[in-house]
Amino acid sequence: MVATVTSRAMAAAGKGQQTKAAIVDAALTLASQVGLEGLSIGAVAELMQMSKSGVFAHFGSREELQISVIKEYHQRFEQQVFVTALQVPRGLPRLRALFDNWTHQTSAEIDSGCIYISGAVEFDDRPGPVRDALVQTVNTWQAAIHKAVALAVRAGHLRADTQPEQLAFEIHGLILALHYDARFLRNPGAVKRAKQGFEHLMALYQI
Amino acid sequence: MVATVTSRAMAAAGKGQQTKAAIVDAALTLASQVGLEGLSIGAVAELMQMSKSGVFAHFGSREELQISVIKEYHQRFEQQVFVTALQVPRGLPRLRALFDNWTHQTSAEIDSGCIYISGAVEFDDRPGPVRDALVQTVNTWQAAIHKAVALAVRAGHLRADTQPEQLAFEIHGLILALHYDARFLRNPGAVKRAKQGFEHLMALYQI
DNA sequence: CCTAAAATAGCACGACCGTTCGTTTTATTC
DNA sequence: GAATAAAACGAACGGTCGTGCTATTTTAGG
Repeated sequence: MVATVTSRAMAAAGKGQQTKAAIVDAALTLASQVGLEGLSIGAVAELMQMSKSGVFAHFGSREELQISVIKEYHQRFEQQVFVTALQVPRGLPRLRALFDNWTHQTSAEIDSGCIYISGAVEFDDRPGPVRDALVQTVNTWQAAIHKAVALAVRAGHLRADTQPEQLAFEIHGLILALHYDARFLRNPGAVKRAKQGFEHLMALYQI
Repeated sequence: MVATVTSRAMAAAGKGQQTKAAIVDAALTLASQVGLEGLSIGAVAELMQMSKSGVFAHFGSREELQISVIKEYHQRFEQQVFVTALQVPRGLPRLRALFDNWTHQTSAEIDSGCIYISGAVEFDDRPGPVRDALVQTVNTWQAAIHKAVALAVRAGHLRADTQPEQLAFEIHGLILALHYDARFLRNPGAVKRAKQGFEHLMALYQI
């Protein structure tokens, strides 16, 4: 049984679009474990119970498959972390929800890492369309955090002289340390550390 | 066929030890750019202007080469970041020197990443001796930070209720964010962000 | 039901990988 | 300088990889 096709806009889509979506889904699962660079068409084909060339034909190149995975991850990440937080009132509550969702997303699946993090390491020195797609996606996400912080400042929930980029940097650091300790070092107390770090920041920026 | 066994194999460092050290040096340079997983014997051989098998013979396996690289990196890192800081009085001054050295080490070579960071991503899900060596090395380093923080607490430079692991976690986050922003996103302001983040932490833990 | 188009399979190529093995060169010791 | 040990080489093997090319199967529309 193949992995369930995600409910995407595939209403009038032909069978090709469906299997393509299923392939991206499988590839994302795989890339979360072995990284974008470790992603191989053969492994995806085996997981899909298809031939290598059958998988290949949908993308035309491995890079295109990698980019498709990045876009899919971006969509899911945005939905799971960002869109959900929009239901919370803007300002500090939303910023807190954002961090909670982010923490949850990072720690929930210990056996599937964050592509934004693994991809950053893999493509920090490797120019090309894959890196470009990754950078653009990350920039979009970081801009969203900046905005959320700025909203909290404007709402009077954080000190007026708060630099959004600085706080976003520090928050990002907490997430990265969480990912490092939880996924690599297998330290069970990492989530608690990240949450307490966030409280520290909030105390600092509210004085 | 002499009866008097005079195995001087382990006497003064022969030529073999020299070239082996040179190979490890080249391999470390390479691994800093393409990661431990991207490290190939062929590439090292080309850089050394040696044959693949000539390089291979010194280690017996690629994993052993990777482990040698890790140990070499550990030694240099320890020397550059840790030993240097020991000349500064213990407590807050030393902790600050530690962070400065660490920041400098992380940001100095923008075109050669930190193996502790790239290795963590590459081996978070890949069991084996290479991962073990990496984990052990990182643990050693983190223990050193804990100790430095604890010394600062005992010296009265930081709040008495400071949790060394928590502060070390937050400091580690700043370094990771610095590495991410500087090396992947190529953001020139990352160093300043990290330094300011450290000052924030110091203010927080000194109240 | 039939047919054009889309989707998938099968196969092969060239490149690179780690590793093995026998040989040759270089270094050390008597 | 000869004898011996260490070091480096070169070729080859089995493997995986991405990618083309050519059939074959499956799907969709009249």
